[in-house]
Amino acid sequence: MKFSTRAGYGLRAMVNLAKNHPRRKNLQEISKEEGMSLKYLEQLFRILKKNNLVVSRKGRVGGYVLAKNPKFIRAGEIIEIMDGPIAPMECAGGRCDMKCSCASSVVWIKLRQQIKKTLYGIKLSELI
Amino acid sequence: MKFSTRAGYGLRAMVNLAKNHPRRKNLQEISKEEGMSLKYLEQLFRILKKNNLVVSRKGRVGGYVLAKNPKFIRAGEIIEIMDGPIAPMECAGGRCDMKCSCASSVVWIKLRQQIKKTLYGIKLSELI
DNA sequence: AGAATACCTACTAAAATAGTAGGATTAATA
DNA sequence: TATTAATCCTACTATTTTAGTAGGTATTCT
Ligand code: FES
Ligand code: FES
Repeated sequence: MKFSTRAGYGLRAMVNLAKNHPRRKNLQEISKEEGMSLKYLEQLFRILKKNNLVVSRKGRVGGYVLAKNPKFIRAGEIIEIMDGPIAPMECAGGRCDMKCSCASSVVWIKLRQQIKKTLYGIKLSELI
Repeated sequence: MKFSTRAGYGLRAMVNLAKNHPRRKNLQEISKEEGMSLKYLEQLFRILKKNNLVVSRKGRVGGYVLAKNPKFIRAGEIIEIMDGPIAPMECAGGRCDMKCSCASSVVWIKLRQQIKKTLYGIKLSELI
């Protein structure tokens, strides 16, 4: 079981931005501070922006700011956006291909609830 | 975030065996009941056996039995064996390649604890 | 005009996953 | 002893996912 590194990078970048909130910051700085490829960061931030977690400004003094106060952003939001919906197994999503007796599906459903609870229980503001 | 189907299959197979406990059952039966490929099941059970979750008997009336009472087998055991150690991110395993400020690592560490707690909190006997 | 920034599309190399194929070994039974 | 039904073992392969690169466009400040 693993979350993608994309989720890890996304979370780190958001924490970085949160520390700077509500000032604007550009990707070169973040890239240097976090040791991540600039080009890759650009991709990640396009996703974050599309999902309204950040607001951007183009041009000479451009950069990104969090779209909301870090108090109102949950780790779970970021992670689900970067990694896709939390669903440890098909079962947990509702529809399951495997036609089984499926006593086992309760495991995945319960697990999913717990993961969501944990991840949405953490505010970005707690990570600064 | 996803667990491998291998973990799903493994869990289902173990639940199936648990229902039959403590009688022996062969893979053809399980294969038919669960709609899983026999050849694939053989592979999975080699792993389960290697990790002492099941005991086998070869030959004419061969098959598998759980190595212990379903009361003493945890969902977490099965899943970690089939899927590898639970570690949603490198951070959570202790060593992390990403050299970061790493406020974010607490997310992964907390999450890992919760997942383990949940999965080891479920006994195979509860899934029958 | 120039420079620095975000924005966009497409591609690729590497790793993980899921599963198949073919046979060897073991043990009960006829 | 021959047959048969089961576990056991090694190796391969096709597919998908992941992680990341490359090259170029659009915007805005100075
Ligand atoms: S419903 Fe998903 S394994 Fe049965
Ligand atoms: S320690 Fe893992 S991302 Fe920082």
